[in-house]
Amino acid sequence: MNIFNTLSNSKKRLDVPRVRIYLCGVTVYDDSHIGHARTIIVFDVLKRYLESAGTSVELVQNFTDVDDKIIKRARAESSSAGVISERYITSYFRDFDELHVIRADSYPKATEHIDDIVEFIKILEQKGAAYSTQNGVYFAVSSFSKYGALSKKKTDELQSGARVEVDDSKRDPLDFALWKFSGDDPSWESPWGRGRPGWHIECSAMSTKYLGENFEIHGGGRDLIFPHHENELAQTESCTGAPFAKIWMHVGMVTIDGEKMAKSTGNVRSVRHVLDMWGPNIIRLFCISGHYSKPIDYTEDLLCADLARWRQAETCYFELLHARGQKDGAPDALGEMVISFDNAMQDDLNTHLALSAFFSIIKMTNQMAADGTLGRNNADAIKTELDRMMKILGLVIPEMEKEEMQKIDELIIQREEMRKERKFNDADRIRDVINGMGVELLDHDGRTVWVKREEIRAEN
RNA sequence: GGUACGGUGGCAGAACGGUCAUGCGUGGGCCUGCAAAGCCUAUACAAGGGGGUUCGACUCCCUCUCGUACCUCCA
Repeated sequence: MNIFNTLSNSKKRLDVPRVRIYLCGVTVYDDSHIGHARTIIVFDVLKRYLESAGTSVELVQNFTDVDDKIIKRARAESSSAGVISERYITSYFRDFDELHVIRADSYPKATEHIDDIVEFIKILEQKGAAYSTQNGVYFAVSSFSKYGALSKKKTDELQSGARVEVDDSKRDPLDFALWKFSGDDPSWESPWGRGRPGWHIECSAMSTKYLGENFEIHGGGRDLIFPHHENELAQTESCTGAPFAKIWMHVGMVTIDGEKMAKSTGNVRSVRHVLDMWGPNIIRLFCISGHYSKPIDYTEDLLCADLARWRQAETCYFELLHARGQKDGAPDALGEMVISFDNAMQDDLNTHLALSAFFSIIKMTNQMAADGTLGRNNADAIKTELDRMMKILGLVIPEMEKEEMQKIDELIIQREEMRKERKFNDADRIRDVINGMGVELLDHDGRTVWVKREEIRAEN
């Protein structure tokens, strides 16, 4: 498949049997929000798609568990950094398991790789790319000629635009910390003095440790391009002397009602909140409804549109389960739609177009169900394809208990008898009971199909 | 100020040098005992402004303009 590479500013072909991906995960100092969810869901879909196409994928996603914000929070709560990060790692997994995100192959933490980080800095020092001051150890940006290639920035412009107070002890304002001296919790001994790692170094040390020097995809949110990924790229290539990731893949930002998510203004939607409101399927649909590289706006209207589409998918799924039509033979159009789904995914993970194909299959199916041409063979052929797509997209129709399904079938038979006897009040009462179970009845010509509706709180 | 990305119908959002997807919404209809769901059908002056290239541009080029993001907190 092709994936857009931020570094080369062009799509790059990715045709290898094994794809190694390093995804910059979250800093665990607070609950995850919808922006994190989008990035992680996009990579989850990428992984699922590659694997469905027979590619083996190794996904490594870090937790940043040493950071000023964690320390600040720990102080505010008279707690420790370890307690804070453990708490939010736990809530991360709770949130993202519920979002149907398949677990990565490993989730390395900065605090568990201090030795690797120290080794990494040692090499940089030996190569003359790092130096110490009274505050810490710094990477010398001037030692890396390609600095700025990823973010398309020129070093002289960066300096003039710097908006942070300059640390005079650094040789160059652009230089960034590899190791910060500090005796506070958390801190570790190092050849240069007690302290903790800088932000970028953990990803360099851990990605190369787990995936090698030159792995296929390095990803994260667009906001990480500068400085995080630029700095990672500089220090890693300086250390290894080899090219770093082959493709840099960046996911666009999520805005809320047209504005940047900012904790300071309370303009944030946590994963917990959106899951409670909309459930996993609609959130996933929302996250992949536009192209991953572009920004997407979280608004109630858009989520409602995704809800409407999800309802159609549910209807289709149960129509397929109950298919009894007379005519049969797999519809020709199905093959074309499957091809356009795969073509869309192949072309830079164009989930928007892939969803178009997915929903055109659903529309076609509901059409056949409506005019009675959805036979068993048709249904099976369609269901096979739809199941495959849903698996790739991570959409899941909730499972039902056998007893519940039997109960529904019994009630429908009872209702049918009442209807035949034209006892509509009784029939409607049974329908109310069924509705109360979260099940909707679709009365077709002479037969009734039922649909289990996922309960969506936002709908009420 | 610099850099990047973008401005397509009421909203969202693709592709493409010539026929302007698709979804949501809205109007009408079908089905139904009623409803729901679903289907059918209609709807939309659609391309920020101005130049240019071309037989022909939403699609390529230039320019202006507006928006968003980033410029060491950030997914």
